[in-house]
Amino acid sequence: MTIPRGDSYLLEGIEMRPAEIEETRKLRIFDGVGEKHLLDMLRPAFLQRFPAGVELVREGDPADFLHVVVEGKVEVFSAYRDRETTVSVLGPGQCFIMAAVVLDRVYLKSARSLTPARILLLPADVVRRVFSDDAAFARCLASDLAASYRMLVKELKNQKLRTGLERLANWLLAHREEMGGANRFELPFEKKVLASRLGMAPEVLSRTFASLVAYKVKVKGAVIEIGDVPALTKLARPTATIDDPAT
Amino acid sequence: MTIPRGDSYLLEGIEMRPAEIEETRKLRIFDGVGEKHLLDMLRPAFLQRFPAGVELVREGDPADFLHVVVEGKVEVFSAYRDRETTVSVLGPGQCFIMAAVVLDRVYLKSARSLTPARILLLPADVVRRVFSDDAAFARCLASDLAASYRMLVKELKNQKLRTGLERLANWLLAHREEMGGANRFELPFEKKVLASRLGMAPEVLSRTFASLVAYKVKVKGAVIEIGDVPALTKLARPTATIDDPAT
DNA sequence: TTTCGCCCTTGACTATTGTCAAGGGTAGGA
DNA sequence: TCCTACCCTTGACAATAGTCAAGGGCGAAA
Repeated sequence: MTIPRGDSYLLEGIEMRPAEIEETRKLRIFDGVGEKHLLDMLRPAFLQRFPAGVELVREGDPADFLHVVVEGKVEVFSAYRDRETTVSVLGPGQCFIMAAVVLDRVYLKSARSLTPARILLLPADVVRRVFSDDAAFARCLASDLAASYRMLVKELKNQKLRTGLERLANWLLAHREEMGGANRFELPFEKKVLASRLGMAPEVLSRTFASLVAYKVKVKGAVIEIGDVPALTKLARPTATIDDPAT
Repeated sequence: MTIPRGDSYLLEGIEMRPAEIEETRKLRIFDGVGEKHLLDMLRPAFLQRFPAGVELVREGDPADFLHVVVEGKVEVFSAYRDRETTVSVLGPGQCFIMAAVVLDRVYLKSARSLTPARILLLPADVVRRVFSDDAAFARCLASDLAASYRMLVKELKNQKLRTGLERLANWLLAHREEMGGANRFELPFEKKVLASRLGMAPEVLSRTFASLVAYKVKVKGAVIEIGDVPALTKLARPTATIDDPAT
């Protein structure tokens, strides 16, 4: 299967219908933004559908659009030499490449749809204009950027201070929490992607999972069962300033 | 020598004199901020001197002050278990823990003075108030946060996509550029700190430097001489989306 | 239903990085 | 001036992570 570039889809993009505008206006980043400015941004926006596996954004390209995931999953990644690493996996309500849009710079990361997805595309120049004109929006962006910054600091610490085993153990605990505390859950994406997110080769992830059986972690396909949370926690040693999303 | 906590110095802090206010008002983060609001922030601020080796901020503490380095060098670092890693080393004009101040959260990183230093301390509540009241300041913070975010993305990519040798080679080239392109320069801080910044043990840095003699990099104490820039560049393979500070 | 491709796993090996220990050099304090 | 800490280096070894190759299994498409 050939992977189509996002561009071809963009060209077919259509403007949003009133119902769609209603649906998207309550996204977190628009909190407190004036009616007029909100419409200024949404009117020229596209709500675009993409199949799975499409490259939405390419590292090094100028930032044309602020992207907001409305539906589906998006992998944000970066390549260097023959290597590639995934920086994050985003779901509905999350937006990406805000920093590049605000500063009118080039994208630092690429993005592809992991599943069929609906993405809201806000033209960058309009976003920047509203950023200049609407103080509430500027504050929204600042808060959002601050939160993203903190997430990234945590991720950097996760990478520099932990081994692969520790990263996996902590990821499992964090994801369990996200899933409402169930001790049995399905992986939200392929193991290959998880490996890249955790900063290891897929083969290494396999082996690391294997070494977690000693801590009663069972893996059957995409289904994980955590048999002994205290034991896994003792291994993982989660810490608020890395693992607590609320901190 | 006993390392004093920052707090004891804070208590001795004095308010700024008019001349000092003049000196600090032209810092980048205050660009375009209204006269009144600027004074609102500077009046209750402290311009504080610290000796080398003082812990200025401790990871996990609530964010009391926005810190701006006026003079000296500050190491921003984080600890986990018995490990420690330095996230960045800041110089005059740079400020730290902005995100924590804006969001009224806990510090994610610690900071210590690497040299005797003068730090401008802006009470967090005042900063947040001006952030709410002054649109220009909000935009300044947003831009600054966006720039910091992008730096951090680059750093994460640097860590996840490169080996220690590549990180050192690229760091040397970047620092050479920063020094105006001289092929002979002094390290701006101890090798121990550089190792931690690059994400490796000090012993490993020593060995990595040793393996760079093959590329005509000579090390004598803190003095580095890069004998063959093209050769080192070929090894390092710098890329705009990781290494170019302007990108 | 069958086929094909890709994901995942495992073995064997290599490369990279960290740890422990020892010793030389150097700067600041007594 | 000497002494003492600490930084840096090096050797030897251990742990961690990546690569290459092979094969099983599962799911999407014909």
